[in-house]
Amino acid sequence: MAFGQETMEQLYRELAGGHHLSAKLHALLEGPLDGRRLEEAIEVSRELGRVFMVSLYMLRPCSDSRVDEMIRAAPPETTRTTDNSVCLHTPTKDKRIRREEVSGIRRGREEMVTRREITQSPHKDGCQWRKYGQKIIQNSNFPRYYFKCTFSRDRRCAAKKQVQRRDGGEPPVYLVTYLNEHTCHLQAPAPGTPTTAGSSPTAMIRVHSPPEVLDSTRNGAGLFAGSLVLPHDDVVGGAAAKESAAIVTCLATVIRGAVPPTTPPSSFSWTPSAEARPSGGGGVPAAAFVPSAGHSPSADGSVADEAAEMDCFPYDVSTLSPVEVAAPDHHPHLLIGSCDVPLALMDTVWPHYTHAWR
DNA sequence: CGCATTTGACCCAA
DNA sequence: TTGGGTCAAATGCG
Repeated sequence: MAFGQETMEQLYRELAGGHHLSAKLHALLEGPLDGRRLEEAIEVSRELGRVFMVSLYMLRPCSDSRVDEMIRAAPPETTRTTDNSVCLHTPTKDKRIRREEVSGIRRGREEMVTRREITQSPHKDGCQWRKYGQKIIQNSNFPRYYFKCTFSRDRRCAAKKQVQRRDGGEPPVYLVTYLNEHTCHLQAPAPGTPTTAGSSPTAMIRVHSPPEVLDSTRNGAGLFAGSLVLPHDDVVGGAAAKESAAIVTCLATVIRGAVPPTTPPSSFSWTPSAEARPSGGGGVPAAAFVPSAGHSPSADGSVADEAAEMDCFPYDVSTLSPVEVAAPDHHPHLLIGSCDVPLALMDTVWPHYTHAWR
């Protein structure tokens, strides 16, 4: 798909509509959820799913240079109306490494930029990060925050993340740079490593709090406050492909509004982790899980990547309106306390089931 | 008590 | 010398 002005405008309209829907859903969820409001909320969440899917589809063929260009050129207005991100997925070398390569100097570590995003929700990436520094950057009114994967030590995960608020108006827009791939899900904790929330045998990921908790002033306190722990797949091998399929299935389910079965397949059901417990940062709420079988949403897998691998885009590519798609055999669920929540609705209805957002 | 965050100091390349 | 990135002791929190 050509990424011309027209496509950009269409993408903008989609995302602006998505932002409007998001506000509407938020308003609905703040009040008492009687039958009518619940129905309306579900309808809005369906439409939100469609917006995400369409937007991801439109971004799918972006080359690195194209997205880099978007990141450089995109005014805050481009992302002002949405919580979605402009993503860069294919690895490119960090500027510093390029410099080193040119000059023949090589430091001990290699830093690979695996992804860049412009987003209003820099914390919403499903991964667990520990802040290790912040720096005032020249020509920027805002500091840059530095994060490492929580498992960087006990699992030697090299994944890092930098969050830089872009200068501009409200709402704040952040450039998030991901360095190195996560390897924490490939390794068991080092022997003798104390078992904690951050190093339990079952790696955990978090669904983070809403953007308003992000303190964009002098420090990053609260950036990850109010996190919710979800399971991270420990299974190596075909897990990524399975995750892709699961996420695509979830999105498709949201969009179609299919009703999940009351008994989810065991491979998708998660049970509360006995090891999950509050940790120092934002605390881990009661809803912490371990997978009962080898499957979970992608920890850091890009949803756009998942979408890009879709065999079936459930919309007419010319009108971007829904088309009929065969229903999947099963639908993932989450167990939250005693609630059996269809995973398909987790992204949009999550605040209804937990207090983790507040 | 153990964790994450804060923040000044340090390292290193330009 | 400067700026970006990282370290690590101090601190705060649950």
